[in-house]
Amino acid sequence: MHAAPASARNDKPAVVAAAMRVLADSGLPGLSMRRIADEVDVQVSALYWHFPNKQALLAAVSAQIVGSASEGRGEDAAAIARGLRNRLLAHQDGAEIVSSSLALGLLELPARAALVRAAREIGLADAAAEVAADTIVHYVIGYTFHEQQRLHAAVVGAADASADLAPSQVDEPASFDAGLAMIVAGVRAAVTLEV
Amino acid sequence: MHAAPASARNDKPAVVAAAMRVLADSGLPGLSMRRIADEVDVQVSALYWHFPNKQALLAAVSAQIVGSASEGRGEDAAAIARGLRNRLLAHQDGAEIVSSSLALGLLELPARAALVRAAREIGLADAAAEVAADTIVHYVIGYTFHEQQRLHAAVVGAADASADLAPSQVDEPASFDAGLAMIVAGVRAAVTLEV
DNA sequence: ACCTGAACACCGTTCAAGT
DNA sequence: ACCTGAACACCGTTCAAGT
Repeated sequence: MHAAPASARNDKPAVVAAAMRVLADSGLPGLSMRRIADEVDVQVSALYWHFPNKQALLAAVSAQIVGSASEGRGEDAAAIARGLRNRLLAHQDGAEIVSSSLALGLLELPARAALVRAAREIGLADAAAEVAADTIVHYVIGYTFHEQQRLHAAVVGAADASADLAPSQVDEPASFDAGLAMIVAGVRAAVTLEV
Repeated sequence: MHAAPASARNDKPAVVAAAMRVLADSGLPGLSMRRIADEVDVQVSALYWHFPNKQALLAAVSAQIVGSASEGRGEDAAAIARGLRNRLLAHQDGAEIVSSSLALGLLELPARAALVRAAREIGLADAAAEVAADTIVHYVIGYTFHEQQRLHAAVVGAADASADLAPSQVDEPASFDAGLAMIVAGVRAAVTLEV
């Protein structure tokens, strides 16, 4: 009801947007309160008017990364898992940031709710559907976290050896899908055992 | 061949042991180079004679946490997974420390090799056995990481609400085993598909 | 071979005070 | 409602120098 005075300079979304920009070109190690404050053109202490602490700010960044729900009506579990993975991969250190916000209970994952629905549609009972969703979420985040940290290590290590960063690795997306397929097969097996 | 002079005061194992002690009573947030140096009764800079940087020291701590191989001959995948989980749970923030060392390629996981062997014994081909092992490892570490960070958050949050930290949660070990069972079922399904 | 002392370039958070 | 300025109590890492 109160009109915002013109003197109001920034709000939470503006701070989060600045944080996203810092993340994009410096990654999580560069995502300090001081760098974010610089990006907003404000003193560090001003950030604490908008957020109680850094973890709360990171939770808002995480929410931006994982996006809102409502997309992909009626997708199957594998498609939902790949969607989550792609969102995490779209941001530097995305898996690590989301993992920490999630563990601290500061973030709700739309993909988890979608996975629970998908598992129920396949025929799992409520409790089993939640276990299935959590299992898949842990796999996706764990796998992508690992992958992104290795990417980061490769960038750092690139200064050392002048070569050796060639595509000699086992191809990532293929083994992600293979592991995911195993879990999904296990989830389907849980249906037959239950019914 | 050279006898060590009596003036040698500390070696790598002594530093790692000190780090384990700091970890035990302060957790990962308290595990700073200065705290470790204090525990060894040495200046911080002395640690850099033994280890090139903090991550290398943490990798040595990780190796201690996950232990050496040779235990559990002929265990099945689920038993190996539970063994890894128990080792991680035995140390504060064990999953996070190990996860990071692993992702940086600074740690070899005996449990992974054991899982590969177990998967091959069940009848999986080499490539599939490695995918199965990685999938299980990601699940165990992701699940335990999440669980341990929630434990930590509960301790911190205990100062806020005077109650509410009661055993009202869904029981952890049961849902860990349930998720693990789903993955193992999926691994077994991969055998039938392959053969 | 192992360590000291001192510095460099950072951190997150708090708090009185301003507008 | 939103921000400044200054401080507090920390970080990891480097490096010349000692024994």
